[in-house]
Amino acid sequence: MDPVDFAARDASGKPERVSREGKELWPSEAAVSDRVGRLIEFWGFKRNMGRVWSVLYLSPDPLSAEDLREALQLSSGAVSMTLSELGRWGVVRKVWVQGDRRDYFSAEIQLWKMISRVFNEREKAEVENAIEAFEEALVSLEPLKASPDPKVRARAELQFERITNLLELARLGKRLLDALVTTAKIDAEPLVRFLLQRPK
Amino acid sequence: MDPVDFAARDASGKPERVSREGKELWPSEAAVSDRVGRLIEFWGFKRNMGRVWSVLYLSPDPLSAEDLREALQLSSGAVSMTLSELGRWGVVRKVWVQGDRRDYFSAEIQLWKMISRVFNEREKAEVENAIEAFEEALVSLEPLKASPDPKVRARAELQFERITNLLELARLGKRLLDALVTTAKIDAEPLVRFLLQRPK
DNA sequence: CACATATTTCAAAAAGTTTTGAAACTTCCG
DNA sequence: CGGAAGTTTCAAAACTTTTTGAAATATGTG
Repeated sequence: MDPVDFAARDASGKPERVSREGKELWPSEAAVSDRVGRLIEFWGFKRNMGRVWSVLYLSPDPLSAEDLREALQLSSGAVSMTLSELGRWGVVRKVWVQGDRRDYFSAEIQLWKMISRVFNEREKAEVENAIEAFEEALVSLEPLKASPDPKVRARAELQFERITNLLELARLGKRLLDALVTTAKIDAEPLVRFLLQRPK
Repeated sequence: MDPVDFAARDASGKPERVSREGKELWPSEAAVSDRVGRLIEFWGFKRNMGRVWSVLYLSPDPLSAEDLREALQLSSGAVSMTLSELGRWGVVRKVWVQGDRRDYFSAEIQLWKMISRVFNEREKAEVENAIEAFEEALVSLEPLKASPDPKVRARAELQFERITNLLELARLGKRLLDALVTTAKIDAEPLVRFLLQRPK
């Protein structure tokens, strides 16, 4: 496989800055990171993003890229890319650890904040694009509703109506995301819980 | 107003014209089906599922597999597979057309019903798996919380707490999906609209 | 029944995505 | 400055998913 060598270098004896001592994941960590990886993959991210985040989330201390490489058996390149992607999503932060020159990483632990950020950036953009496209389609349909050909007219009218439905659905989705994000800035969980009780 | 040929947009720039009169997509159809395809792909389905569904949704009459093949420039195999997949998701139905022996297809036009069905079958399963995995991880952690080694104990406690947070989030998600599905059976749109007004 | 046409299936090809590993780069330290 | 350790980059390889096209199958009709 791959020649891993690290044993010798930790002679430094910095008292409290640790490389993890148990390099292997506990079963609970393995299970959770695997499951989060799948959930998140399903949701459109890379599995490794979920796994790396989970390991960090369950770790008491920040971890180095090397720690993660070992824990998850990834290449250094994969770790680096995954971390920087997670960083771009704002779900993992670099932590400066005194007395050690390598970078350490820790996970955002405010779950709700994290989720709302992702919704806001990723989902919202997609929904907004759709809204725009639907609006344009409606505009392009407008002249056809006055066509001399009654078949064309009928078709244009039907399409206009249906695209309008899609547009409304998309707007509803956008509002939902907006609401989520806005309220997440406060403290969403109780609120959502409250909302879910109402349906009656 | 000119019909748009999907294939013409793809790289080659060679618009291989085929279709008979009336089979081409209008620009509004092309744009909408493209956008729905992307939205849905983003959401984990195949792009063609979104495109086929959209074309059906915007068509006044049911279409045959052949019609779709032409409109979207797909192979017959692709159309067949896409349609049967859409059928399995219950978003497209076969329609019997008198005096024609080929099958015709039409799209589910109750958007909300459609969406809630998909949520129910696909998302819920995934969330439920996650809940199960988290619960199991908590159980496996239990004995470690009584470990003689204080480091192990501390670590186990931290993990226990964090996995509990994940579990609660997952349960919240599940409840949200449940609520969506339940209320969608009635008439969800107004309800959701109502819910979204509250947060203030 | 034989025919023509419609539909499904499926192995192989194409397209797309993720991971790797080695080289280039950066930073810190003596 | 020179070197050691850590990090990033990126082209190529491995892997995954999607699409194709042709053969197999099914179905209604004369």
